Amino acid sequence: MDKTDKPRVRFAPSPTGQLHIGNVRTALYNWLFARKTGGSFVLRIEDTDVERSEKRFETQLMEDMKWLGLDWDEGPDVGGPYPPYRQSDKMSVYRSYADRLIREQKAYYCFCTAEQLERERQQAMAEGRQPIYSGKCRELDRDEAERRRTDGEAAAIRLKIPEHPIRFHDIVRGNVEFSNEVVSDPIIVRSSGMPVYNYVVVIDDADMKITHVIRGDDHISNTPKQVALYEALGLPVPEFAHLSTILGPDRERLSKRHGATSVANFREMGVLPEALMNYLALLGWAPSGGDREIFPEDDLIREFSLERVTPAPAIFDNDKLNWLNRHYLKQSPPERIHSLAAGFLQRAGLLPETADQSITAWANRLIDLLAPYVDRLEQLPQRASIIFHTDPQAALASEENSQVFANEKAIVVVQGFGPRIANDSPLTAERFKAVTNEIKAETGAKGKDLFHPVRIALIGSHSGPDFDRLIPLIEEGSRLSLPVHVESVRERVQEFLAALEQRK
RNA sequence: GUCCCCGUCGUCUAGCCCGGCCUAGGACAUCGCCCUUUCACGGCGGUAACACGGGUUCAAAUCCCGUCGGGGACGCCA
Repeated sequence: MDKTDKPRVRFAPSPTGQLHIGNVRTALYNWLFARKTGGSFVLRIEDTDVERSEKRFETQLMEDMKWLGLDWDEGPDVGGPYPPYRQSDKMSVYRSYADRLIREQKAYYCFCTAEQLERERQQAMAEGRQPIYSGKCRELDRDEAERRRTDGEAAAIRLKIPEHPIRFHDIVRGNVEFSNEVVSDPIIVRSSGMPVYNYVVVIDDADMKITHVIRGDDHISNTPKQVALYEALGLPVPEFAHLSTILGPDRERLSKRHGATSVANFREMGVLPEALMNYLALLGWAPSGGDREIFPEDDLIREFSLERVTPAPAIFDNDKLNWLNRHYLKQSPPERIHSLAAGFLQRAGLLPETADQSITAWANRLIDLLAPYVDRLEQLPQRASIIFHTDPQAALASEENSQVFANEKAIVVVQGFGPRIANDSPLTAERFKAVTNEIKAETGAKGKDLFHPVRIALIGSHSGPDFDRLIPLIEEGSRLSLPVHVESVRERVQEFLAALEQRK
């Protein structure tokens, strides 16, 4: 098959803000479809909204997509056979198509003012009628319209919607039909001369030979207008696939008040791109059989099909994303996690900006120890507080911990450490274990009764990583010069005993 | 309000198009047990759904109609 026969899809965001997770899924499905079919994935920047579009958002957007691994075959930066890939560079094209539609009487000038239209709309709604444009200017005599325009009266251009129902095919939803009674003659060019989204999107998709329009279902009721435009222009109508909306837990459209919604948010939280992609792929699509969850990129490309996209809206589930992220965190090569995680610890002020080899080696062991405990890398500094921060008072203040020390034996256990480790320098994991066993024999405490008090004394919590790895890490950390001093085991025990004393 | 879309465990979903294999499968979450001289990880197991009402049929999650519920669109925004 020739390349020109292959599907061509596009992702067409407007650079008016951060890349939203819903748009990312749209981009992903487009990309998967293109990669699966050997087609082309086009990136087009929709910046006809001059007021809100900003260059920095465009730059960010492309960076976000690269981070996610969504590469495009054609776009404003790499070019392609159907330039330009930025709408603001294309105004004259839109203008000439509009002129042609006027000439062929498929579109007409509309002199109605915004206020007038708003009034009509309100009235229609109040009367329970379909709030569509009355078509008043449609019947205007051409010569008269021309005269009024030359007299300087502002006029928008409207497309004539045909007098029959408009049908189109949607891969996700099947055949969709709209009665022409419910669709207004859409404005395609504003009275300012600036073309409107619903119009340029069709021109662009047609110009770029887009074969499959895959987008959010908020566009579904725009589609009849666009189909009418394709037909007026005599251009082939593409296939559509409208993806359902992503909702928040309250079943409302996912938005900022639900928390993280942009790619940047997730990256900053320490979510891996492959976890995000895997999760989003599963949100609205499932493989046949539906019993597989882990999908590396290649498998996703192999298995993906638009026919299997579900039409129902989906609620974004952070727990499942976390689960996938934990999975990929564990799967990643340690070096990758080390460097990513180090960034989070640096920003939290726990590691120096530039670390020598001994610090880096230590930090890597710290990360290895703690990473299995987190959903997202951003939780690492918090987790690391067991190493960097000691606060015996606070530890004893907690309900759970004070219960442990309500038992006199718990106090005796910790006291047992004082003299035994006083001269040990450095304290090894082996020595620590030996001491613990001595205390076990002496006090008769074992299991939780033995380990809970010791843990609380050392890290402020009765649960945490294995002592065999924890002790050496604390001891070595205490001898490194770090932005935040790591207290040695001895210091911890002493301070804790002091706090216990004080409590009495 | 009108139009459009959607409706299987709490959540994502498989099954639906082509009725019987569905005693409705998987995953996340949750609960329990095991592992662990703590916890987490891991392993094993449990709870949990065809929105409702009518049809059609020997047989309906699957087909038809209605109701209810949710979302979206109705713009000289994208």
